[in-house]
Amino acid sequence: MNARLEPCRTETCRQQQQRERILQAAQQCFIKHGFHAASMAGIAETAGMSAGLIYRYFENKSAIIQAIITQQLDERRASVAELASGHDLEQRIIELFIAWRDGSPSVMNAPLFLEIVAESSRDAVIGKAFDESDAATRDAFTAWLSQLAARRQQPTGDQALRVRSIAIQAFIEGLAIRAVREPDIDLDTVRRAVGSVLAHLIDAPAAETESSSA
Amino acid sequence: MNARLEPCRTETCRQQQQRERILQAAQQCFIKHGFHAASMAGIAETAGMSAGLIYRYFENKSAIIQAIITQQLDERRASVAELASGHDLEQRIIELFIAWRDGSPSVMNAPLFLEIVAESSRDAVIGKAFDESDAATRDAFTAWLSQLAARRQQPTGDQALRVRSIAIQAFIEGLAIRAVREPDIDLDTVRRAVGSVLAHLIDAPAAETESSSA
Amino acid sequence: MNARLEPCRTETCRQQQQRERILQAAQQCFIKHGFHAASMAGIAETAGMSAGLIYRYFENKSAIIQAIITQQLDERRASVAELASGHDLEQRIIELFIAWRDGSPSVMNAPLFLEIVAESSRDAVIGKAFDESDAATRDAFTAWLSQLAARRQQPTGDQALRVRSIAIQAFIEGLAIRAVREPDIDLDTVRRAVGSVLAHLIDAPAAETESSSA
Amino acid sequence: MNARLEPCRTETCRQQQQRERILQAAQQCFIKHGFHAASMAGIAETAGMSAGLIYRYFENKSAIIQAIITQQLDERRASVAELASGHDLEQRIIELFIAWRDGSPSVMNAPLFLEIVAESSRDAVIGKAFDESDAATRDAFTAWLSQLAARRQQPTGDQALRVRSIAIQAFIEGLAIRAVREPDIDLDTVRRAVGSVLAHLIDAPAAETESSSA
DNA sequence: AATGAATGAGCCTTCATTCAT
DNA sequence: TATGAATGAAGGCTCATTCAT
Repeated sequence: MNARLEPCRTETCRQQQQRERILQAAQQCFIKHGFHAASMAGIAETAGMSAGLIYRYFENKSAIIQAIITQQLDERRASVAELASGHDLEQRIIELFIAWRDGSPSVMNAPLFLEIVAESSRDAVIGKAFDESDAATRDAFTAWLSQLAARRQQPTGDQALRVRSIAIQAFIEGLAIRAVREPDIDLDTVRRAVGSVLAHLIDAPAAETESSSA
Repeated sequence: MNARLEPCRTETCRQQQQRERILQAAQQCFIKHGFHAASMAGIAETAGMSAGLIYRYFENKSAIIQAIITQQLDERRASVAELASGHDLEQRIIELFIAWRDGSPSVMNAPLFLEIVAESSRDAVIGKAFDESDAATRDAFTAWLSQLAARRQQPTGDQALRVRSIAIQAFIEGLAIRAVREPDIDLDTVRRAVGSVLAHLIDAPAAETESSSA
Repeated sequence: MNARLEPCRTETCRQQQQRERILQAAQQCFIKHGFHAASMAGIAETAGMSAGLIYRYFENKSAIIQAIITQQLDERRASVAELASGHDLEQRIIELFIAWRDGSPSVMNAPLFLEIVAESSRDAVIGKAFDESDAATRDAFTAWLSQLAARRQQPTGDQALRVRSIAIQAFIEGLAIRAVREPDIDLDTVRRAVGSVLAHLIDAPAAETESSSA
Repeated sequence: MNARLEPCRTETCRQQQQRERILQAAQQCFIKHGFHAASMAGIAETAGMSAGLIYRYFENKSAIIQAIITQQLDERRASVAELASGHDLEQRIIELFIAWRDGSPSVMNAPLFLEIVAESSRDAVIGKAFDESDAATRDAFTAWLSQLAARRQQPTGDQALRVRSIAIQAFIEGLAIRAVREPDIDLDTVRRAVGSVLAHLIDAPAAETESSSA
């Protein structure tokens, strides 16, 4: 209808905007009450529309939950990609911690993430989606560690890379829990904790993690 | 309450037994369906009693949830105490990972724990209980690290202990997430990941974690 | 309304065309789902127009139902008129049975008819419309029977004609039910059933039906 | 609990009583509004209980509809069995007509029956149940006609019996429609109509219906 | 004339909770 | 103490209807 590129008025775009609006409201509600406790009425009110209208854009409450989960997992992937994109991993992790602590939008939300993990052990569909996301996340980690090792001329075996990936991933995900639980912690403490863990995992020669230390 | 080994017949004791029975059933249901999705009817059936009877022992579904959360947090405290009780932390962490992966009873349940963390960011009462549990858990960690440092004659400052506690706690909690997400991972990989993280955190001289590594 | 064959372009005519289009779609939907289960959205889609537009031509879903009912009753009247128009009633009844069985359009639809009868016992307006249609139908039957009797020089009293009309009508309407219930019945069986009933009702002298046979 | 045979207090019995109460209310509502238009709230109110309680006894609204349909079809079968049980078929049909006209309970309800027929052409489950009921009904008719013919020493072929069964069934079902449509008709007229149809179908020698009358 | 986005009432259903027994 | 029948308050969802465009 409107060929100019300024305000988006296409049919498709309108649909997208509404979906976005609903998803934002839903995310807010899910964060506030959890997936099950959040009500469609609440989501509708938050989105500033009637409950019935939501069903023009989503088949189900379940479909909304799925969309939010997909979104969250995608954001996690993006975060990891960004983590691994440059130097100063430590600083980036701190920023992630702050985002989790403050509940920044556009970053995977920590309580929501934890609920998704819990739900993934119950719902097969969520479990599958999470499996794929986990695989992609793992790959991003290992690829980055591999590049890093290459740059430092410390050739590292696949197994060692995998071990380090898991270690880093577990630690970072643990930080998500801490961000929820200790929003008032001073950042310098966190920074040193991150540093102390990364120091060994990244700087150490491959040999150290190659053999079991048991 | 009743230290004698004879069959307990006191009123109070009977109450306790019934409460226990309900709580066990509730935990089962909560693990299976989550706090909100689990129904009182389901809990009653699992406990082998009528739905109405539960209300003689608990005021609310909410009260049951609170009790379960308290229980879980206590078990976490116990786990940490046990972790820190002896040598070979690595082996104990592996055992914890296995327990989480297999959903062993009598150990803090991983999905439930994650849901509790999420819920703690919504419900003030749960948040407070969790705060106290976190403090106790932290103290247990630092006390143990302190003893360890003393034994190794590596006197370590309070701040450094705190930093290490947080690092270890985050890593271990992150492993709870991984246990849920990757139940099929081979344990040797986990063992090496644990080893690689602990190596630096425990063996390193205090100095390294005393100053920010940024 | 417009007897000329040129394309009709009057406002009124356009209205009529749209109404017709809607009614056809509605009838399709009503046959498929029943009056209450059919949705305005479905009717709109079937008619190839938007849901809102329907309300320019019909005040209500109820109004559409009324219109369809009127149409169906008119078609019934037409069918009866045709039945009674010539010789070989038996053959015409068979054709009606086939039309019902196959759900031919342009003939009163059997399941719809049954639903209308049921509805006529609930809705006063429908009841009234049906009463009038019944009266007209009855008149058509009696008129035809009267002619037939006259042609055969078997003068018959009004009461006897009424009795025969009812008998025939009941039998034919019962065949509508059978057409719905036994679409796979072989037509020869039906033909003989029709024949056996008509034989006595039409060929018999008036006397036999004049007095109660109890 | 109560061994005496007087008031029924068995668990099973209580359940049965409640189911009965619900079914009666449901039937009332279905007759009044039709299957789809009747609401669970209305049924509950009619039954004098809360809506939620109904779900202790029926899984679904659909299950209630199924139960009512089964009941109706069973009652139809019973009616046919009774019709064919003795002499004076005419009188029995009149009584059936009266029952339909007056909506007597404990007899297949006419409008409901018509709606069931209509629905049987849409819902596969209902269709199947109806098929079986139709088969049984047909058998009852033919068996009875066969006995009748034997008693009168008018040996009749299977085909002829089948033809007469269909004819009678169609006529009687048509009377159900007439009972709904013409509740004020005088019974003598109906009696004579019934007589005129039965006269030929029952009294006539087999030969007449054996060959097609076309 | 035509669209389809939007509403809101109402439906079916579930479930925590109560209470008579 | 124990039951489970019963309630009532939501909750998710549908759909006839309206209205801005």
